[in-house]
Amino acid sequence: MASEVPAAGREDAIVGDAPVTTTSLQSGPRPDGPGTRTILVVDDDERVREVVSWQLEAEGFTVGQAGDGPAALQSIAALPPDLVVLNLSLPGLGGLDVLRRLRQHSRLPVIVLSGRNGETDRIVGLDLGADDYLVKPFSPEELAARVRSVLRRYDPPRIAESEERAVGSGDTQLRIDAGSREVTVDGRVVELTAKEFDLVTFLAAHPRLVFTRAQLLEHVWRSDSGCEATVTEHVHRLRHKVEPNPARPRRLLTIRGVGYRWEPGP
Amino acid sequence: MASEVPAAGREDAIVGDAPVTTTSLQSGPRPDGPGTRTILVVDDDERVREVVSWQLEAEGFTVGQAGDGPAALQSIAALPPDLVVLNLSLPGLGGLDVLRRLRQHSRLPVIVLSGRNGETDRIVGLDLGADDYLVKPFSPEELAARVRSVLRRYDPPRIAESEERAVGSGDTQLRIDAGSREVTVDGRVVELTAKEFDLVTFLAAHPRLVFTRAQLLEHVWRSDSGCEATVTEHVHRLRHKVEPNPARPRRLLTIRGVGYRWEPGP
DNA sequence: ACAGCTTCTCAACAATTCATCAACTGTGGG
DNA sequence: CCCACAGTTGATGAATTGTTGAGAAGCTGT
Repeated sequence: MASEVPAAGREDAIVGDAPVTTTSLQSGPRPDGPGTRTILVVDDDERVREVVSWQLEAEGFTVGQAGDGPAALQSIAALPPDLVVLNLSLPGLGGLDVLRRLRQHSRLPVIVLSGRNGETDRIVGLDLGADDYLVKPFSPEELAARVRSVLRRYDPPRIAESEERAVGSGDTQLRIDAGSREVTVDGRVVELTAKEFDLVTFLAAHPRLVFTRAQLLEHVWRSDSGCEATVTEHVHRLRHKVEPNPARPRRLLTIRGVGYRWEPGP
Repeated sequence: MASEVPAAGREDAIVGDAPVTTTSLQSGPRPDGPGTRTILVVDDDERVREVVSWQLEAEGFTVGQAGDGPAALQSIAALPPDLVVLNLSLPGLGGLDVLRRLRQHSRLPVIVLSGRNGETDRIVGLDLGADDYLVKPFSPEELAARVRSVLRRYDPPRIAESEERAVGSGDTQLRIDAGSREVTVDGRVVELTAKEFDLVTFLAAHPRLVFTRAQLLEHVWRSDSGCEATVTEHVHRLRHKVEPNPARPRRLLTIRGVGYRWEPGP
């Protein structure tokens, strides 16, 4: 684990060869109204940044751009946005490093853009802790939808106005606090056992990615021997604690013939 | 962590060992207007490069050339083009290796030129992930058409102007996300069974290549015994989920007397 | 160290979904 | 017009997942 940090010092060396081709977030006092959110788009491809920014701005967001990892970190330090859209495969300081660095002292929402379709395996090993995940090529509308979704999930105001959850109608709010190892559903704390917590944490840290039972045994149980039925069974009990209707899972989905997948909230 | 990132950093090393025998993409600041796209043509035959370049330039593209694999990789690293036209049978570092190397950290669109018509079998084993595929001899116009087609598919801007998809009239956008095993048609998620997903993924990974039912049984079902009617039947149900009009397939085409072929989008 | 508790594991069974294949129908090419 | 091949449909069985319970293993507090 110690081996994850030292890259910090090398940052400048790595970056030196990359010209900063970046528009940073507008500085000065934030002129936005109370409802306006700022998004930072990090991608080395300028066209991608432009298209994405255009779409997000059209939806009323304030958008900043960064062309590489260091620029992104600097931008975030200077004026933290409400959400970051981060391409994983950046040249130089990779997107994964940026994310890891970020996660060391912040819970800033991040949506990850993955270049290759089969990149799953590389992503899996690292507990990256992204809030959502998108494979290129994607449509700007889809990204915008995800942005809205993540922000909605993260928005504290939402809790205040969610009085009418009476009938158990629709949305369920689910929060995972890794620090206190507490999981909250609809404002109520649910008691999870150690394994249950590890499982839900792992899955939620890799939203939308499908894992086989064997993979879950490997990453959550950290054992190569072990009965796959155990995974099934834990999923079962987890659903009873976390899903509004365990018979019709909305978060912890079964992918028949493959395994399970975590679906981030609406 | 040092071991996780290096893919990006090693790029130069990989490229460095190869003598540059190549006209590389023009360097310096890109002088193109916003609409201009750059294509890299990789072929060991200079005449082919010339003819293809001539045609593409006539259509308004900026074209770079590379005569072998290493040169191609270097060129791409130095100034990534918008699309690569890649001959599979390069001397030395083969085209397949180039493609594989490329795919390790990028989703750059690639059109593959295959020398022999019967090369299918060699291609099939490796999931090369090309975006389109052309058999020599081909007409330059045909290649140009394919280039335009692939770029159109990949271009995010396309989405901005496609407001009038209302009536489900013409173009259907189809996306396959291997990570979440989700297939999206026209923005709607369609539920596929495991086999259906495997089948469509395999076919789409080898655009335009015709496969017999036996080949599909071998590669998708991974069995040598098995009734070919099963393939037919799965194609049938797949069409109903994926094709706008299953009676007149636009993607999953029947090649009478042979088998099936996947046609990449318009 | 031990008792009492919780949690994990695994096997057995039930329920569901899906793949398969065969028989039939439709269609296009010669 | 005929024949071969592809499309369509439905019944059946196999495979996968959900569910439950009982025993094993691990903790905690005394």
